[in-house]
Amino acid sequence: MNTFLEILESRLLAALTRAGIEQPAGFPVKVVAASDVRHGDYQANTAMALAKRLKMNPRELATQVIEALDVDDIAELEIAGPGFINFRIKPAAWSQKVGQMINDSRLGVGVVADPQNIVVDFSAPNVAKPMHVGHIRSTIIGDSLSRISRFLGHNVTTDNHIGDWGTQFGMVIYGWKNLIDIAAIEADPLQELLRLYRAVNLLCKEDEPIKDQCRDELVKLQNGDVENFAIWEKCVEVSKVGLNKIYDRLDVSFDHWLGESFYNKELEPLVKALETAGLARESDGALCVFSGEELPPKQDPFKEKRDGEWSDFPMIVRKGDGAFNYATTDIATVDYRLKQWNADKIWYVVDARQSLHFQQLFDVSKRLGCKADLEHVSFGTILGKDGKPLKTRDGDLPQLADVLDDAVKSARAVLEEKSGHLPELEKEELAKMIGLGSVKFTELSHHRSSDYIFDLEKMVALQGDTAPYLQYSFVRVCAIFRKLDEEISFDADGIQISDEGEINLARALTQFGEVLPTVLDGLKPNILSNYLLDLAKAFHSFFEACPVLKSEGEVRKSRLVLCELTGRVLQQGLGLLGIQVPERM
RNA sequence: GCUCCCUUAGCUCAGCUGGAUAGAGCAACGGAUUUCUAAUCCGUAGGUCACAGGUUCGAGUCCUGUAGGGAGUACCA
Repeated sequence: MNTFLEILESRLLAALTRAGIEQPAGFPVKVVAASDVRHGDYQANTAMALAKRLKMNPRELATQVIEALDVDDIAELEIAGPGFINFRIKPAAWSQKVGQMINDSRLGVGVVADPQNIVVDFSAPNVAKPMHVGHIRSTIIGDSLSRISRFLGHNVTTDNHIGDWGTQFGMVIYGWKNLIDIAAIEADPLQELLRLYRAVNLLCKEDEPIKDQCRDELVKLQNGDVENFAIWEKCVEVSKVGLNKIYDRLDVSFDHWLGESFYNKELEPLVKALETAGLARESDGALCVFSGEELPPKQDPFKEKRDGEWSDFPMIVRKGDGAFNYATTDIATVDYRLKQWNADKIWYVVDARQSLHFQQLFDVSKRLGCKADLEHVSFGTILGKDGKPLKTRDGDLPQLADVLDDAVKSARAVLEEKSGHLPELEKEELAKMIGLGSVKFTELSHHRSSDYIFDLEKMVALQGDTAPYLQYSFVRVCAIFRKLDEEISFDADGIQISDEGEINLARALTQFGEVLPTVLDGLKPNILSNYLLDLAKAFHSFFEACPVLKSEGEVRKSRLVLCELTGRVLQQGLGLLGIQVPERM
């Protein structure tokens, strides 16, 4: 089933041909949703742009176009302003489209013509430390982009590239050997690991010799020391259990958990190969990759301006002490993903502060022959109420688990107030759905590249542009069908869309298939979030203005179909954001 | 110093790759419930899109500059 957008675009293209109007190569012939419904439902601005290129009068050109334009079956046409071509969809066409949609399990969303193998790298917490609130962005954005890409027909592989081999293990092992509380590690391993990490971190800041000992423990681990390796394995094991608890609550899952340690064996040969290929050479005791000298210095991630001169800014792939770092692992990881998963695209859902690292990584990978499209899906920083970034190493960040608890608790309180009569068990489930939904929706309704202030009260606010507003729309749909005492067949027969409220809702519904694919244009889930808010608003207005059960005949049936579709689109759309819908609340 | 990002209503934010009179939510004010769940709806008010130039039929959006804020800047990830 084609969207109105697709239909109108192809008709427009045909009209240009028929009218003998030549388009310059690569000239976009586009129809877009009207900026204001007063002008219609769709608009084409091509005539104005085209007139400029062809040095014609735009209104005259628009007139020629609409004379050749055949859309009589679906829309009315007008030329407005300097040369806008406006389309107003006819009621019969709305009815027909809604009828098609009710018979379409994909709700009007097409499948991409050229499915890609997409690897999504997201979440990637460090082990031996519980996730804190800062991990929320990568986890939730990455999860929803994965779900959306999959639904659109791409072949998606999700990979949790956990930090299970970093420098922090020197400290953790030192702590394990010297400060461990056996009872605590059995009772709550993750909290005890965190305590150890914090304690040692503190000691290191004050005490140089302890810092050296930590480094020694790390070197021993990396050289295969049996005792340290066993401690490491234990740490990773209990950490994964803790991480999975959070992922279960968030309904997030991964196809793979290939962390840093997975690539250990590849690093030595990789670095050798880099040297042999002439890509890496020694500098100040470290082995470094330098610029490929193919870009102007300003765009070259391996150049930096110091004292007015462009000088080298290399990527270190082996440190002076012989150890490898995350750059090395990341290069190996790209290689693995290309070879094992035949990746066409790799998306790194990682904080914007690492953009320089990714520029270098992508450049090196290209030089190593990587043809895939590598993209840093960067996002802004979560700030404290003082407007400064929440630091990741100060140990004072709210833990993610606590934030989720608070969100659920706050949803529970509102539930008690508004729906105290519901059974205990159901209220508990609802509080989870609403609380976690709120946290996710807060994240996904912001533009990902902007910073935002972490404000729990706002996050779990249950009015306005929030998850509960959307969930409540679904509840209202369900309420109607609960009261409906006869069987209804959802088919296209006799659907009539005519009232303003019905048309507004039908318009919002049919836009689902037009909007969803555009999420992947900029990898921005907030486009879907905003769409769902628009849909919910249209539904609530419809709900107030158009009685469903009290209407009769074709009107009643049409309205029931609109309600059913609203429910399905809300459930599908929210599902793609990882948010569940309740039947009552 | 250099590179990149940000600045839109009192507050929090959208703005679909250059379109028509710049939109939501919160807060404020006024209305709607014998009617399918009022966690809702309808309305009022609120703007020099940081500032100054430029590009053109047309700029919140593109280019240049200025001011303010943030991030990054070789052995952390």
